[in-house]
Amino acid sequence: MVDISLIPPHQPVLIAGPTASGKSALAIKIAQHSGGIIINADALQVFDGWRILTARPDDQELSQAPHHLYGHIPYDQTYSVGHWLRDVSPFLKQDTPRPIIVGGTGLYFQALTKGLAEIPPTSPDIRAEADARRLSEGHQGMLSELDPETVSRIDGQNPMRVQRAWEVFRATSKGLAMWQDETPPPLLQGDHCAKIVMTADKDWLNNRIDRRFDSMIAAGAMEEAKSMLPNWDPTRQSSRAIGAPELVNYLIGYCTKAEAITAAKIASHQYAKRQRTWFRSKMAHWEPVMLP
RNA sequence: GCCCGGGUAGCUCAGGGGUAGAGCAGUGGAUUGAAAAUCCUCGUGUCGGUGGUUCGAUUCCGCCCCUGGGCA
Repeated sequence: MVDISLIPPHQPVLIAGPTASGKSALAIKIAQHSGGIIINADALQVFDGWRILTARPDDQELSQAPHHLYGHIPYDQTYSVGHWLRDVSPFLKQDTPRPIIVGGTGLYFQALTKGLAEIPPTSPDIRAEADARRLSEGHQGMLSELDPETVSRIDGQNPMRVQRAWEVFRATSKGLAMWQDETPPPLLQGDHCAKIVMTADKDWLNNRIDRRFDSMIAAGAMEEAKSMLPNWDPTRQSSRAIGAPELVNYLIGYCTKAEAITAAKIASHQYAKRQRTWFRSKMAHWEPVMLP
């Protein structure tokens, strides 16, 4: 267990951890103990709507420390690591309070501490063109239109990765690999931060995930789903909140409530497993907080 | 009690005389603007029990047990 009193008060803090591991509470503890502002590093908590289901901090938690980048994006908009980096950067200036960055999105931490290629945005038109292309010739076909260096670097079996590379090439006439080679230095030097990763026993965490989902239901997650239903669009990014499609399926009669709850819990277990894999391989040198 | 189905991987089920295979769940892994996304890898289990037929039975036959339905 990390002793939070050992963390220098002016040092930026990074807290990564799987879903339901209690990282938000730790962030608040640190902020209260030695000051700082809490910044979200979670890809779904940036959206408004689905507050309960994405476990965004409630009013009581918000009152205990300053919080930023939570629910600041309308639920019908798109968002990405690039947006997030641009959103965090003002909080990392010299004269700002010490940042305490918490979240479960490994990619965000990586972009923050290792850098992210500065690729110009690809337009929605190109996305649409790529979607059509993937339908007509498949991602394997798109792969053959890319430069060899990019092809050797990406997972050719992963449609999303291939499509991303294709979109970049289409939009900039330059291969993804070249862009990556020009990646600028990171916003934050990992060496100068306190880096903490919540490391939870698998069974303990799964059990906690289950109990937390039950309490989300008790706290009104179903009502939240009902209120989102009239504007439901499964293709939106915010619609990927774990549990959202499941609860909607119940509300429109595709399954029972019990089935929806079980499916949501399983999806959370699977997500936690992916997070564990990421943290194990990319945050091996971070300070672990062993749970329970 | 009788008749007809079933009893095969954690779950749902397929198969079939030469000791078995899918989906889901689970495992391990990947991860540079969709990342709570997306993708890759991994399948030995007394094939309900017990006798028999056979060179050989999980597969055929008998009996028993469990289970779903029908008739009484």
